[in-house]
Amino acid sequence: MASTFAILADPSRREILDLLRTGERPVGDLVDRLTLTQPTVSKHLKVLREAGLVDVRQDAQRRWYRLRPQPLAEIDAWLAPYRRMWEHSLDALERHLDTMPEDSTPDDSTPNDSTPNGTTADDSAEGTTP
Amino acid sequence: MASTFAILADPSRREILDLLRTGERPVGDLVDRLTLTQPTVSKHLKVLREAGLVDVRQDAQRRWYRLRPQPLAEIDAWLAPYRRMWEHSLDALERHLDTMPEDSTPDDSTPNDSTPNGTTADDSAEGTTP
DNA sequence: GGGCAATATAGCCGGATTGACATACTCAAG
DNA sequence: CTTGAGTATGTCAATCCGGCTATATTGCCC
Repeated sequence: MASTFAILADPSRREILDLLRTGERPVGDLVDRLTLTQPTVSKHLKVLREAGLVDVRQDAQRRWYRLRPQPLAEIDAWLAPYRRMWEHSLDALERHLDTMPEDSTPDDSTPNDSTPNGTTADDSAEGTTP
Repeated sequence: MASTFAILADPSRREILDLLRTGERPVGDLVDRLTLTQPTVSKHLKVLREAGLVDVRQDAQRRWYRLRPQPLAEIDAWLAPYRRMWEHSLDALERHLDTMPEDSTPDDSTPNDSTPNGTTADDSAEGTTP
């Protein structure tokens, strides 16, 4: 799983996966739609293959690549514990972005032990301080 | 979203997020548990901050960092179209692989439920614009 | 077998990134 | 105003990565 994030970090690779979502394709087809050269695409495919994100089927000279979603499932699993956080209060978050009220998540479980005190009251937001 | 994958690609950063999952923490606390130096942690926090993955609250000299799940939600959204692929039929997909004897799951009860495709391959794939 | 089509591999380069160290900044307490 | 805690920033070395060009490999077809 660790490396899957690194692999998805590249836009070209995500694009390849997106293309393969509709079904398997030969390399040349991918090259046609991506603005990359064939060797570059092959290199990406190698990376994806070694990560288990795609699978190849050989048909004469042509090699049909197909998506293998399993590693993505692991990413999904990694996300699981976090998912609660936005499922829990999505609207509250949006409201927060829009108007910046003053307070947010009601759950303050300070990990340490010393509840700092008043809880939150974040309003600092995006103050880019140069 | 694009950059969120790149940010999650770093194990230290994922570790930081994991630590923040239980609640906000000051920098020193993170430094204590990560085997990194304080400047390095601060640097990672800066990256996370600029990506909107964490948020800071200042309390005297101490800065409490807190998780902001929204970018993770976007990752989740990106995953959505793929999710069907494994949720729908993981075993069937593996069986569908050409001749992979590895599956060996003797009792596939999904008789003919939903052959994932058969079609796949829109071979019209050639790039010539329609 | 020769030639062509399709893909993979090798090698190179520029740029980005991570880590540590040293240093600057900020705030509260005397 | 000085000090010390807490954190941020700057710099440097090492490493990794994505893209390209050139070349090797494989397999059909004549």
